[in-house]
Amino acid sequence: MSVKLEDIVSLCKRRGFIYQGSEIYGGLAGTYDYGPLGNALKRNLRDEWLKFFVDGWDDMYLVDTAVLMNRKVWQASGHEQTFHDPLVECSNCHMRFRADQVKDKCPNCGKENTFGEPRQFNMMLKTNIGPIDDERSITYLRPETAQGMFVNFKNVLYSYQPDMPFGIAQIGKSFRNEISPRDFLFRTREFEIMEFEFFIKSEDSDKYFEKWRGDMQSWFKHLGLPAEKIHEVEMGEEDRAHYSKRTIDFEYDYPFGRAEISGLADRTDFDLKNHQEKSGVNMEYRPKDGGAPFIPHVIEPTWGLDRHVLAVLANAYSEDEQGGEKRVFLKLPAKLAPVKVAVFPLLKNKPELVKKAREVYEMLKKQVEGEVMWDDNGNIGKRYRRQDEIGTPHCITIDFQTLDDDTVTIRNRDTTEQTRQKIAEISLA
RNA sequence: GCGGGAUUAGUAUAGCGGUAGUACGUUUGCUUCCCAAGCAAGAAGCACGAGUUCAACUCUCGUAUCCCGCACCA
Repeated sequence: MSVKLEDIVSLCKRRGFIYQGSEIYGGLAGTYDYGPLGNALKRNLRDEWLKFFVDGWDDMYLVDTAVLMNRKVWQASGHEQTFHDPLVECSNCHMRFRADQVKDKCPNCGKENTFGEPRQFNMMLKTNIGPIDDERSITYLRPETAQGMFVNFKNVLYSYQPDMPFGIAQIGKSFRNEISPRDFLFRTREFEIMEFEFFIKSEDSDKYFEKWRGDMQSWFKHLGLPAEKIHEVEMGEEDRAHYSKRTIDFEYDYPFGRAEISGLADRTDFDLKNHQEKSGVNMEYRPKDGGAPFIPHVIEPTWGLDRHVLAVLANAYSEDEQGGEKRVFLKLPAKLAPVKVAVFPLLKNKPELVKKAREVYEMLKKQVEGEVMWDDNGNIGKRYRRQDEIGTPHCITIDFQTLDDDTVTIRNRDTTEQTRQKIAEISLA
């Protein structure tokens, strides 16, 4: 029995992971807000990604560029043009076609004169810079973070004189005016992307495409996502983005079906070449060995952060039976768990237990990297269940024996088994 | 954006043209209480806006959001 999306949505709301955006006003389609636990999970994912793909490399430069960019960026990148095609919709079969490619007869259903007025279906969220709301002030919330890295290519070259190959990495928000947001965090209008542009010589493109493809597989393994739920899909020419020569989608088996979580694209020199042409700025890389300058070729691996949150949650969601009762727990890898360990006094109305538990709690807060949670509410079983539901790997309980011999029980989330350990020697392995 | 369905407390659900129920959760208290125990007390809800009606959570229309299909996903 696989997990249902609605179970995850319900748990996320109940426990403070993720809420519908603008909820008290009836929501706003395609937006979600991360509560404290969801944000902690997301932050842990970001941190892991940075460790995995950025911090470990000498030649990877992390930037954080503006969401708002000069409109010319989107003209040069081809985004504006690709999306300014007016479309018409057949009132009979509801198929849409580019207005300049059809006449009066619908190519799908064959009916005539079923087209209404051509309409813009712009996937970019348009906005105006400055108080004057006219054509000249138009720009867009970025539909991808990549352009921020391309337009700073020269800056990074000047500042760091990097050796080829090297990468420019970024984590940030992107915006797309999706026609139909769907499937919880999967298709939203505002989302976070982790990605890097890897600059190489064009003859090395196959080599690095394969290199990052392998590392992407390792990354999913690192997160505990099962290999059998990850699928590489080679995109056909008609499915590829306008800038891509080759694209592999990494798809994940979500509760609602198989869908993209990550992608790997060979963007060639498309972007840098266009920016050189449109901006007039030289985008060439000068080899240090005196070789001929050239515009680098780009391999771009990209990861949808919110889609990772969803995949990790779906993968972690588990149910079992404890004493005849259903138990819901998140089997999150410890490195992703929002709360690393929780501390309980067995009874909250015994001051000596509470005092001792407070000491352990304070001690662990200093020792443990990540959040330590205190809970003295209700009875001990309820507290275990609460922590299970948010995926806390370990719970430590201070009982009467603790007062005698300074030992505590450490309870494992997945097995519910307990071991007794000396306070001074607590190990959360 | 199209077609269909749905929306009642934090969650899951019942219900009726005439004062809104249940379960779990939650809050407070009691309890030497290790896997959602027990007892007592409490807070909390008909998505929003119009219309019909003496009276609307209930009927009608619109809007929003979610779910399912289609399309879209550069």
